[in-house]
Amino acid sequence: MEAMGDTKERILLTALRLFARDGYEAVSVSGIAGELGVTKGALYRHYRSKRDIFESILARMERRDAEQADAHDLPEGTREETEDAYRGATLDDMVDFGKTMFRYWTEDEFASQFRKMLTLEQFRGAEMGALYQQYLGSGPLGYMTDLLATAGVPQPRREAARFYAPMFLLCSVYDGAEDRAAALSLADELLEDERARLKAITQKSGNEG
Amino acid sequence: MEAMGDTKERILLTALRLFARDGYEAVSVSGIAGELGVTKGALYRHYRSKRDIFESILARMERRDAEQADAHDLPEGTREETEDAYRGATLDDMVDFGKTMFRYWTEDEFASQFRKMLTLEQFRGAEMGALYQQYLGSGPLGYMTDLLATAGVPQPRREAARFYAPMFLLCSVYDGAEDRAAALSLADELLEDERARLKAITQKSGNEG
DNA sequence: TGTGGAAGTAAACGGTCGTTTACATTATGG
DNA sequence: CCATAATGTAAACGACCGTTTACTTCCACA
Repeated sequence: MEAMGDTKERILLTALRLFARDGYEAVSVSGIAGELGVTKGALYRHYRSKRDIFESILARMERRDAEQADAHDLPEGTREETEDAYRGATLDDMVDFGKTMFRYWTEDEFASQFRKMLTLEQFRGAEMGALYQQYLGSGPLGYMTDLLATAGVPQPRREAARFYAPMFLLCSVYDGAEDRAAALSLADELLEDERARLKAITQKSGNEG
Repeated sequence: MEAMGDTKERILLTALRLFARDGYEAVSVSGIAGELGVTKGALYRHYRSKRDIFESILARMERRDAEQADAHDLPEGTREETEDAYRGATLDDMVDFGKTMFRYWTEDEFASQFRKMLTLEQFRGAEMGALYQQYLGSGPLGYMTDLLATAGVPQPRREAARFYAPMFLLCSVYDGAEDRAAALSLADELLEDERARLKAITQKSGNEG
């Protein structure tokens, strides 16, 4: 037993690719099977239904996300440590995290396709809307707001929007761009500018308080 | 003759509402008709096909867009007039334009639904991708880049991204937010900050050159 | 007052949908 | 070597798809 392992994976990846392009409803089970060069009956040996494939993709992303969160261990820092050195280190971490995150959502094939799929499904019910916000919208925005607040940056929500918004925009522009390297370097430049600006704001605020 | 006029419009608006929620392929002709309390045969008195409804929506948006462009006449300014007063006026126009634009894409019902529909269809072929970029992506971004270049702002593309990105992000957050007024006021605050920042940059660059 | 055309209904068309069933093939472990 | 389970095919299922057709309803206008 336990001979396969490959086909099930290929089904999941192919389905994700099609879901990301056309949306869940617009993709047919026959279409997925056709891309794989098999008949649709074969799919039902590995998944109970079309919806089951979709939910396996969601579960896969959740697993990937947890793994990446472990690798990048940004501090659950207490607000108590407010020395400037700690503040600076947190801000540096944030900028690096931003760069990594942007590359992840654009250049990692699974993550990029998952992002597109979520984008297409975000208005279909409260559950998908919540997932979209969690992964790409108010989720990262709120996370960065907390980080900035911890780092002692004044008006952290406003600054978080300033920090995260260019990455969010450039993801969409990247998708439709002919010159993707330009979008990538533009994202890096913007983040570098933010690093300097945030440090300046924090320094000023730290000296005052 | 010329008795109806209402039903055709109701079909278009209902179809747009459903397309914006579920995507074109996921919406059935029967579904549209059901929402209107008629049978699907009635739809074919007013539109040749389902695709015809979709294209009528695109045409309607194009018309609306042209009308709004006339009302807001931002200058096709020549780069020659580089006096500071003109620069400041252009920047003020830009900020006002940004606020108006944000409200348009979020609070105007037709525009908001059209934006969502485009978002769901953006990966289905080059044509829809180009439309999405034109209305919401690289289109506004390039337009603002030109305006900033005209106003004498250095590194206009980078600044345009900084200016436009928060509006773009907050549109998506707005869609999933419980407190939409907060998203709206946050957008206004960010734009006001940009007004001051851009004027400072321009002034400095103008005094140098 | 009668007529023509516009608006809507009900039913049917061929096709595709997601899913199930019956059957063929393959590979493996006792 | 053979039973057995895994894997895949082909066909069929009822439901729904977009679209067309035939028939009704109804009102404007000569």
